[in-house]
Amino acid sequence: MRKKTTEEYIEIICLLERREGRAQTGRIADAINVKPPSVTEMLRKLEREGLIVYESYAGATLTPAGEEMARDLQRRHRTFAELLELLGVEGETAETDACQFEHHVSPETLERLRLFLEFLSKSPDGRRCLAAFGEFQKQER
Amino acid sequence: MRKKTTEEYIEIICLLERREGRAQTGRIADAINVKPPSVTEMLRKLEREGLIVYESYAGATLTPAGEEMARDLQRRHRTFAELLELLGVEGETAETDACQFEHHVSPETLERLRLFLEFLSKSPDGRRCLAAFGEFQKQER
DNA sequence: ACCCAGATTTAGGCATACCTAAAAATGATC
DNA sequence: GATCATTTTTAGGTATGCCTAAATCTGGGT
Repeated sequence: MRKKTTEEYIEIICLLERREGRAQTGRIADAINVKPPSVTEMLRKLEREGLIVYESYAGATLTPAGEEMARDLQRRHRTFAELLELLGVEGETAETDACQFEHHVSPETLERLRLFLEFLSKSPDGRRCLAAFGEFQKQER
Repeated sequence: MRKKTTEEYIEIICLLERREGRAQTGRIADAINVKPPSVTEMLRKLEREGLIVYESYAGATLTPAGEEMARDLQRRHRTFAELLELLGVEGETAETDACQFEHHVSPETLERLRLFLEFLSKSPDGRRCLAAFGEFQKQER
């Protein structure tokens, strides 16, 4: 299995904190498909980096820096997920691809994509464009 | 520095083979910003995987499987690069982001993006759409 | 044919993120 | 408050991809 990045851990911790009040080792392990000892190790690392507070046997809590990172990740994730959905990528696939892209996008590209999304969904021209793309796809089939 | 993937090595080897007739250890090392011994090691791995033929002291040559992978990567790269350029992402950034995305895109999303690109650049509706997006951006500024 | 500069490989290490098995802590139940 | 099932951590190991320093190969110039 692939190596997990700091960002993936931060995302899961954020999710668990919201859903369950706290982020326990075992729950994190299940979520990212890794064994608990690996999580313990990573949590220490994340704490050294100032992204979480880690309490032995209790779990992790995001610091302000960690929350900042989590918010940023969510923004990036939503941007890609929405874009892919608009372009007709099937839900599950759009999700998993967004999960990949979110970790690799530059601020500039992100900004441009957000603008494009805004255009597509909010402006009349944009909506017309999406409709036209829908037609275009049918013809290609 | 980040770890280099099989795909990055294959891309560079392909490029060097075209540009210089062959892919030597040192040239590869320079291209991906790694020291020569690391390249030797990876070349052996790539050979075990059947992607290249590796001749000691001479360099690497793509096998048919390796060429296949290189072609596929190029297709993916071009798709993202073109899309980002169309959306107005500055050239250098579009390039480096495409370099990231190309390694993480699913076939389905790729296909959809290609279709969308085709729509944007080839159909009248698509070109109108791009023009409208251009206007939209100006207003946002 | 020999020598030498430059390129490449060998040898030996380091860091990271993962693993399993065993030990320790926790907290729910009696 | 002792017991025990569950969770977590500790201890020790593996694989990967990178590094430096030292040895080795190669090809051009004489």
